[in-house]
Amino acid sequence: MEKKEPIKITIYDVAKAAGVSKSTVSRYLSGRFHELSENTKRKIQEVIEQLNYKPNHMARGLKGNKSFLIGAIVADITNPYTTAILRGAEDVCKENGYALLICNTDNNPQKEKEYISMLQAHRIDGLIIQTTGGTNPFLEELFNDGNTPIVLVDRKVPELSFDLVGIDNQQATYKAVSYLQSQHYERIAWFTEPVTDISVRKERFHAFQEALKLTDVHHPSLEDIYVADLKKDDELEMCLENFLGKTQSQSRAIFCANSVILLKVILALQSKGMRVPEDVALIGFDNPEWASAVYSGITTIEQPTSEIGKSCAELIIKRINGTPMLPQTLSYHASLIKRGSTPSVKKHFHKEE
Amino acid sequence: MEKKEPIKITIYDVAKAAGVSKSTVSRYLSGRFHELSENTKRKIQEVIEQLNYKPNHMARGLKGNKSFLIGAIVADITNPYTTAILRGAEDVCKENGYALLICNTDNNPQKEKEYISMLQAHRIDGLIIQTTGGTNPFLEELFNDGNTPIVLVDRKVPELSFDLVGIDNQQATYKAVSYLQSQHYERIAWFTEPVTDISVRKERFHAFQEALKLTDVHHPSLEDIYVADLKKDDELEMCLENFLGKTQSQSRAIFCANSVILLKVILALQSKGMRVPEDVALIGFDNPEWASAVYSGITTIEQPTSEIGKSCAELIIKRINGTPMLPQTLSYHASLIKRGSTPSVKKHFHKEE
DNA sequence: TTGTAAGCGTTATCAT
DNA sequence: ATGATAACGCTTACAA
Repeated sequence: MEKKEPIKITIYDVAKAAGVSKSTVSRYLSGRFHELSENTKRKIQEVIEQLNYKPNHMARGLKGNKSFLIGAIVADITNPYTTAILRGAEDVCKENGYALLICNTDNNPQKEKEYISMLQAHRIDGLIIQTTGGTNPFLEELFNDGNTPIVLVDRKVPELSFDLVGIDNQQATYKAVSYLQSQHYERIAWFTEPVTDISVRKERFHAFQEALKLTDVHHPSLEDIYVADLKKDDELEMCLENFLGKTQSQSRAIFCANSVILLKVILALQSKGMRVPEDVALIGFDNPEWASAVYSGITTIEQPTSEIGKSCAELIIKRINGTPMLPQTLSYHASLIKRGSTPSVKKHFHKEE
Repeated sequence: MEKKEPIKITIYDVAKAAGVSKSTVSRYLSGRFHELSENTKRKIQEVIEQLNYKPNHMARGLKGNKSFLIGAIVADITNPYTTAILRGAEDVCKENGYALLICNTDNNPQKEKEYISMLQAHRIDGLIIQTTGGTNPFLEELFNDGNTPIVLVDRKVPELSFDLVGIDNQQATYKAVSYLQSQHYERIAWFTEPVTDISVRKERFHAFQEALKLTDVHHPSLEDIYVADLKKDDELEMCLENFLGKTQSQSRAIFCANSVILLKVILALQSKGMRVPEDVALIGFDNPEWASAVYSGITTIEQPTSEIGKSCAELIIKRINGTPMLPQTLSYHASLIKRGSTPSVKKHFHKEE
């Protein structure tokens, strides 16, 4: 079995068939129709159609120093929050003739670094990245030497003055805490994955503590902080036991720092036979599609994911086009979606009586 | 503000700095170390490191007729089933030096066609596609003229002899139906999105009917077929009312053809105040992460998504490398994950007494 | 072991 | 309005 050679139609073939020169065809391809006679224009059009010619992006890119490729490096392509953003970005990219190279880092800086390098080799025209925070020098180099525009999504890198698109995590966290307090929850546990260098986790964590202090500088829940590495089997369970053991059931809530840990908490609660909201209330960041289907709905903080994705792509494309703009941060407001998992404690008592 | 020109380090810069010729550097880059003296090898290595040189994939590709790009066209990047597959594929691609161009069609053949064209322009080395079934001529052309290997995921195209990776939908459907029957469900409704040309939907739908006929050629549930376009607001609700209206609650189940419609059904049931499994049992295709969190768990048919994704990438890469293989279909077996949404009807009665 | 030169498919600069 | 030609960064005969 021999390896068949692909049929390669080049601009030269088109030129030949249309009885013109490469340059003329190139003019057509670049849409400079005013430099063409109506006749040749039509002829070229026909030939392209008939030969099914597709311009070669690699050749074009080599010459013009442009790949029509935009990189998207994300932590977890499996996370619905991430895909919602990608979906928004993808739409905008497509409209503008760019294709999206999607890279999954698993929150591993090493992988992130490798991908940055790979994307550099592909000469991407721009990069959208949800960074681990552990590859700053490489991003800087890509940005400075390669002059490749970079937009950070979701996660900041304070040291770098790149564009950023995300939400106001402090505002969102405050809103949720103050809502819980208005529902009369006295103990609010903070459940998070290891904070590390990930800015979102830091911001939310910090905001949570600040929000509590606003009420009481010695708020008991300042002790109700639980960090669980979800890769380790029983860490989360231990945290849960700890919190549930030391609080009483009437006015306690668990606040999950993202939807991944939220789901794990739900599963762990179920395996313990704990009811929501009867035994413990629940609130979480992100608003996965299933949040309304579990229990009588789970109260969540919703981010405008599609808008975030679109804005990333729009920003990157503007930068690619050389639009002069100062580095900017685009911070959307998140909204609180109130559902059954966080009833008013008083009402709740009432209902049970 | 001027547009700064990127610093572009080429193979020539490396050659100059190392005091050798481009060809020598190229030899180094291609890993043909036996053609190099230890000394120049070391020197080149140093210079590359120091200049932070990254080979240009576009130039390489233009010359070698290879882009190191693999296209992935999927129906909905927002569907957890899809992302799980992509995740698997992505890993394998990365290991082999390929980057993944991800394209979302929204099940729209027009978009699919546009993406095929775009990927063609990028001269992708291979394509993984979950097709709408509405772009066959374009796929054929890509395959034949462009000699680009194509692997179909999930959805078949009977007319085309491409590789396919997916599951045995008939076997999976049979398994589920026979399980429901062993649990003594008498009426089983089939809920699906519009079937159109999408092979998976056709196969499952067909298999469902066949499975019923195996028990009784006039099985009453042959009438319990509901097709709902989820984009239209109340279609699903109507279907549900229809089915719930004409059956009694003790031994009826709803079988959802995928996880998207499954979630919609759950939400609709909740808005009607219907309990699962008390008022109606529930089973669905795919096994989204939340399936175990809703109700006392939802019985689902799980596909080995990660394996499917990996296999796609492995197949494509083998083909790219010219490994001679006949067109092949890789059919995985799906497994039934039994959960609380489909209790045995008899046991269930017992429990309620 | 290394260098020279042609060519991959485009676009852009000159001519004409 | 159109054509010839160089150049983009790399690989690969072919020479040396």
